[in-house]
Amino acid sequence: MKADHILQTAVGHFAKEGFEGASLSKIAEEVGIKKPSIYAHYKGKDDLFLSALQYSLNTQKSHLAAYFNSVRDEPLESILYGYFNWFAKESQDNERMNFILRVAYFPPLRLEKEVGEFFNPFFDSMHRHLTRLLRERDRQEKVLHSEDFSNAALAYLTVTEGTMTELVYSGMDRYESRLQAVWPIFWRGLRK
Amino acid sequence: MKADHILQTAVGHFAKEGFEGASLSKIAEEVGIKKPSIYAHYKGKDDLFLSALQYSLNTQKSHLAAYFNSVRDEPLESILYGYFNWFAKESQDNERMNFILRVAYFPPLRLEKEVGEFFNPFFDSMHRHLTRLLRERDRQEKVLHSEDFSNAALAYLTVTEGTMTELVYSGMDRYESRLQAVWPIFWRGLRK
DNA sequence: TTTCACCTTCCTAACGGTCGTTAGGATATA
DNA sequence: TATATCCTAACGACCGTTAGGAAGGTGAAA
Repeated sequence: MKADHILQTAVGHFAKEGFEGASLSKIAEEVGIKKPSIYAHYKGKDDLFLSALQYSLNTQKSHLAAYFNSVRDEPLESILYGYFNWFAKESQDNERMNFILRVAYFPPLRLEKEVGEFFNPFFDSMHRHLTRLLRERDRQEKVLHSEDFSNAALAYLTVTEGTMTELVYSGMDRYESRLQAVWPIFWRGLRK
Repeated sequence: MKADHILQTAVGHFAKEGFEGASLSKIAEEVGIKKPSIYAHYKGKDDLFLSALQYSLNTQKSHLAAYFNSVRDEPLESILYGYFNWFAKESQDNERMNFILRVAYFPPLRLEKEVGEFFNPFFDSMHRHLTRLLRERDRQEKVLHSEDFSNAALAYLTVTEGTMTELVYSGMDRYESRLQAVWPIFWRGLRK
């Protein structure tokens, strides 16, 4: 489908150049069509952008669910630590993660409200999911220091986002060394 | 000085709209001059942007030094935790921090090299400074669990950047709750 | 003290270029 | 026949930038 091809290409351009920096001409050129042809599939730049965002968040959501499902029998530490490697690999494969992070932190001002309405449920469900995971796993493993699972989940999310942004900013090497630095300390603070 | 007024205004615009999104017309309008008058003070948009970045990093550097100097007799935990509150207040006062973070993570592609040459020394000196602080303070307090001060500093930087980006993205309220969640865990992992 | 050249700062006007978007028509598909 | 997809052409708006000149201040020469 051509509409999908346009959308995939747009994700890459929005990720690298931002909303204002990305241009419909260049997106069309990479797809192999002319600029006005985009309007046969999307109402305009805003529509393309929000479609790309919705698609990216949905894809991310289902990939996330698949990851957590695939490791559900492993020990809690493996699950939490493995997640870092998982999204490092994910963000190498394509630019969806990069796009999501950029839009999350620096949305186009005009679309701030719409963007927030996509993101807040996403983060909230992430937070809820993690809280439940910690609670259920701790019932079996009795490995966590505190029973405030909600705050532990929030702290974990903060650390993942800190390292994720590092990955986006300065690449895999510095990301790896940050992860090696932060994980032992953080896990030591988390466990019994 | 008018050049300074232009620069200060530009920092705010670049922070909110990004490099591509910011427009010289609007900057000039807010300053109270016409667009071409900017060219009496700066060679062009690139020059204004890089000047704003250099100014912001220098200011940030000296504010940072002043903070760490003002708390140098407090216990290590106060210094480290107090830093979170310090930069929260700093970023409320003006948009310099916001501008710095945005440029760090998503520089204009064309100026990526120049931007990196400003940032890498900044982060490296931050890392060195923190490593030394941890080592010297631990010699007195014997409070840290590990003697790998360099990695501890890197981990601390990761956590601060994670919460900082949260501050930029979703404001003071969510920042506070993230900080309350992450600090006890992180400090527990760091101390003896 | 006056004059004159120079420099800075700001202006209006306009440049070429790119932007997102629309109109209208060709072609193929159903 | 109707609909979807692509095209060329062109729209108005805004972009960063430059040309050229007015106003004002500075400082040296007459």
